Amino acid sequence: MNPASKRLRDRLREATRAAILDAAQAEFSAHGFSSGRMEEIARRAGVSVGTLYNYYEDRGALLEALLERHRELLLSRVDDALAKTARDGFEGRLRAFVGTVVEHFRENRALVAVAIEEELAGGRRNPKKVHTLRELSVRAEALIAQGVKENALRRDDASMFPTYLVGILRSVAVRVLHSDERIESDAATAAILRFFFQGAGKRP
Amino acid sequence: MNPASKRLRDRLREATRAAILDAAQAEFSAHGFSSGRMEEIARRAGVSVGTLYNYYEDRGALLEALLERHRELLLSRVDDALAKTARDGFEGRLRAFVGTVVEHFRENRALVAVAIEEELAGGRRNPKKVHTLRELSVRAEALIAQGVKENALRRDDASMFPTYLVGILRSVAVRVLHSDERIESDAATAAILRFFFQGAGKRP
Amino acid sequence: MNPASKRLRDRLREATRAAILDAAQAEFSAHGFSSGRMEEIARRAGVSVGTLYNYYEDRGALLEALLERHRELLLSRVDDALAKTARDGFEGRLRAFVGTVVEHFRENRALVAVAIEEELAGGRRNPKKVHTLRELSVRAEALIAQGVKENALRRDDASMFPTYLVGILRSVAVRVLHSDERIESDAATAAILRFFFQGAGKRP
Amino acid sequence: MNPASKRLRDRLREATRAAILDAAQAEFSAHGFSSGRMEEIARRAGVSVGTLYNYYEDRGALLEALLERHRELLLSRVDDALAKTARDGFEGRLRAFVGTVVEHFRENRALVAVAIEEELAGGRRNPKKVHTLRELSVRAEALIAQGVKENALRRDDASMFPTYLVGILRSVAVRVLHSDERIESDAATAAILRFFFQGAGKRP
DNA sequence: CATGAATGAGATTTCATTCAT
DNA sequence: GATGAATGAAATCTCATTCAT
Repeated sequence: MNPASKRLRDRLREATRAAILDAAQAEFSAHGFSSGRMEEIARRAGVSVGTLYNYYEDRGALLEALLERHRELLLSRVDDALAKTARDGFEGRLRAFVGTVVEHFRENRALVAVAIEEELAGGRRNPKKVHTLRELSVRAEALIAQGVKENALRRDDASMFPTYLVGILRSVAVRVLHSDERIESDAATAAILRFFFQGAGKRP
Repeated sequence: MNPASKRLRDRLREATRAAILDAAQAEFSAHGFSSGRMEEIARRAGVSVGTLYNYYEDRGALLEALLERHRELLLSRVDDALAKTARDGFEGRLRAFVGTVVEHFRENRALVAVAIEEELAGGRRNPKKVHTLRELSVRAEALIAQGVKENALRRDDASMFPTYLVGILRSVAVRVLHSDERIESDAATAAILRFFFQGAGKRP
Repeated sequence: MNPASKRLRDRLREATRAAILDAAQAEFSAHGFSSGRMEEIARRAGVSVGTLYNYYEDRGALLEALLERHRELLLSRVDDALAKTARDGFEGRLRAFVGTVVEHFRENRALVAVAIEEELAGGRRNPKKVHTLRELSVRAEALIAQGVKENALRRDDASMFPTYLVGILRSVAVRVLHSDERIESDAATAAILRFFFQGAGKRP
Repeated sequence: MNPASKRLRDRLREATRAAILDAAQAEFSAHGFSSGRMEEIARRAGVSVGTLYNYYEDRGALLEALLERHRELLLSRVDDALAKTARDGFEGRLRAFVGTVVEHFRENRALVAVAIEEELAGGRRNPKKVHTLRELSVRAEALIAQGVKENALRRDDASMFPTYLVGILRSVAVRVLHSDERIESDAATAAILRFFFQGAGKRP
């Protein structure tokens, strides 16, 4: 085959693959992972069921790919934000981190729910699997280590701070998920930062 | 029928009902909600599948009942703890609240995961449904209102504190769920309280 | 449950199981193993597809059971014939053996074809599996060992005689399978015996 | 188009056709006829699936061609052997016949199994089809007719001798197929001939 | 002609639910 | 009320075949 038509075919393949992932995202977001149907995904993607299986081994692999795409999107945004603020002090970087995550959750409400659902179920099947939240925790840990080093954070309890932080982020996401509240990202971010640094207590 | 045998029969019914819920809890904890099977629940309960349907309308109703039992157990513990400390100051009551929740999560790891999974899915189907976490948030809200009134908490952002608090609790629970760490309830509770009041920042 | 209705239920179960095997036999005989369809088997048995799976793990297990029933039928007939002639000389016992096998093949033409087909495929998958023809060979070997001991058979080449004998039997069966000839069992048996003892050559 | 490039193209076509048949032989030998897959055949042949369909109408035609090639190979060998011994006596010709068949079976174990499998299935679909074993029987019949004419064979039962002979040959082949025994062609041939002429019985 | 992505009919299998005993 | 065999709708997955490039 000549190189031109090979490249064309490759582009078409990538387009189809993306269409399938988009369709899977729509279907699983609408019905959850356990209820999303392959036939419906095919219909949404404008392909036949067989085609789904040309691109993904089986239903599980499709979900896997979907979550991975989502995970990579989130993490690349987070990593970008961290890279851009690489020279900043801890507070600025934390603000960038929290802001990015909150914004991402706001934009991807439904898929976040699927990810959480599947990561719970996946945890039962295969506890070793990469979890988005776990990856997020890794970033949070590094960040918090910087905060400790800068003397911006308490040293005691520091090992739990990433867990607290991710919990707060997730909780905010879920609150948004189940309510009709439209979250305002910047305000939400600022409030989270205040809470993280000062807690809920009054200054003495 | 005489009242005595009526009472006996009622007791038997209740025993069966409880056995079924226990079996459902074991099955769903082991396989997750979407994969738990009715036949297996019957086997675990020592009854036939038909009997499940004599006690519960369908699979959904059984799960509903299971989650409700779980929710009521948690909430009654929490409410007990709050009632016992009704006359105490905010900090003491918050300590009782957090301690109770942490201890409950520690004891019911697997079921908590199922509850979260189903509440996510349920949220898609019927957004009005009572959620354990939401009910917990209601308690947290009342408690925090007390804290605000006592001037123990900042007034600004106070509407988000329940969300943050519940997020932290859940995150600690999940961390325990997926790691092999054995959590030590009292220490965990103390650290959470420190974080809640003072945040992660250094005192100036 | 009371014992009477338990026994009744057991009888019904056995009847259903037999009906399913009969239906599978009909379907696989008509279309061969690889083309026989589960739905059609269910239809022939007068049950639903689901019921097939209540009795047999999967398609393969159903075929397995069918072949086993067939194998046991043949072997029990053969063993009966051998037992009844236990005190007879070699020739009489061989006559009984050959006669029984020829008669069985005549009666079960189509199923024999399925058995042969599956035993070939099964040999690829799992070379350890019991084969009807192999079991038959075991009987033939024992019989021929008796013949050798009685000085009725040549000692040299004796290790191949069972193979030759079973080959002849099978070949006769297949000839019958593919032709419209109606075989006459007794004559066929007598001819096989003559050939087995004297070969095709003229007496000098 | 000039004749030279036409011939070249024809040679290429034939090479591709042979590569496809070789690939089909490998695939069907490995997985049996009913499980061999077109895509895998294409991969083994180093062509695309589409190309398979340029050379053969469909899957059935490809198998047909494969079996025919195999049949022709066997029969041409047999016919060669018979032609070379055209002037010899019956025993020599029979020896040539048996020796050729045994050697061929030894060399083509897996394919012989496929042929048997398909001929059984084919027999169900289209009882008129040419069968390798039947063709072999035809040669055996002619040969045996010569033997009868030469007074080397008994006249009674002679109509069954071809069936017996082919059965013996096949049985020896299958024995080799399923065991790890390496057969020694000449010894095997000699033993078969002894059995065919004299049977298993002791000379009086 | 060759290619290989797309097709979709068709098969297997699962399992919540029903209902005769 | 309890039982558990039967049901059958629904879902997943396979793979021979087609056809635009």
